[in-house]
Amino acid sequence: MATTEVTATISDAEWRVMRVVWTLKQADSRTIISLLEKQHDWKAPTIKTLIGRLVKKGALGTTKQGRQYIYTPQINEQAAMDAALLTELEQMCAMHRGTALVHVVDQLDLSRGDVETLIAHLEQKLPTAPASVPCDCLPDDCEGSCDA
Amino acid sequence: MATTEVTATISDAEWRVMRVVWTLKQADSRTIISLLEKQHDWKAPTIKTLIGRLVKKGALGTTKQGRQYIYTPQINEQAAMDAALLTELEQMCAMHRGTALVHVVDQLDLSRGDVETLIAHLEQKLPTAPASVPCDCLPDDCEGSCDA
DNA sequence: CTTCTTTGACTACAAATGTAATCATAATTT
DNA sequence: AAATTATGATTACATTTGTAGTCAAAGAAG
Repeated sequence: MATTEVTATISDAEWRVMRVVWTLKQADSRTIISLLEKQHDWKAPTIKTLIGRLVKKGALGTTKQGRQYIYTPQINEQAAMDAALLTELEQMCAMHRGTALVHVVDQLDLSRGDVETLIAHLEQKLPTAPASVPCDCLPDDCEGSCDA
Repeated sequence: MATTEVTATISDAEWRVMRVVWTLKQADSRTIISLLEKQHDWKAPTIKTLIGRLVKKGALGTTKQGRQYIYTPQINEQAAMDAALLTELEQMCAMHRGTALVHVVDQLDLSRGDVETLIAHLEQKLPTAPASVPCDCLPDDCEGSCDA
């Protein structure tokens, strides 16, 4: 078994919950609820529901401490992010992914270190990068493909 | 009014439909259905439903041609991709977005041109890139933040 | 003209999701 | 001990999504 099974499907709202638990490393419901009530217009029961679903999905683990639970992430944040992003991109036309990345890189705040790492990785890819990546939106090669 | 309103929320299954219409520029239901039946285990009625939902959402436009419809994309593919990707990333911890992009860049097939463009844009960002991007998972500055 | 087929319209239905109320029990406070 | 509060468990409910069946009208085929 991998230590970090990134199998669970985490919805948008659930993702908000995971973010605070990931950041805190572990937390009881009181903490999670009070933090999230500040960020959203969510009622406590809503957050409880989300926590419950995450536990059922295996994204959060519980340790009973007296009458309460301490929740801990069962999946790695970075791994979950990587997987979600890759899944999202793979669902889009391969031919346009590069441009999408360019737009995203333009709009996001990235640290100097991240920018440098990205450049390094890209430069390493350059030599073997194909001249073009074809559209993969149609079955096999149904003549028609995305325009260039 | 912007020509390309990327407001509609397109689900995963619907995205598959959009991809073929985007690629073909326009298509009648027969064409869409036969192409998608090859790529998925979808029955014709399923695809009809998806097309109908996309029309209702405003993602596809219709032109009546005799008894049939010709469907055309009402939103731009690249713009939709950019927006979806940005939305996905913005829902994640700002501190880890850079790393996620690195992983994605490593795993994706990118054309030489895309790689070059990415490098160019990144190099342009380098001078003004901040030393670090802080975690934004907790309200304001609730002392705790993601580890470095 | 009658029958088969194509195509769009309408209906169906379970699972996931967003959002929350209620309830019971354990803990705290008076 | 009684009243209050906190916490997890259970239930609720509309919407979205995935997946598909049914039906009627319009054409095509015989």
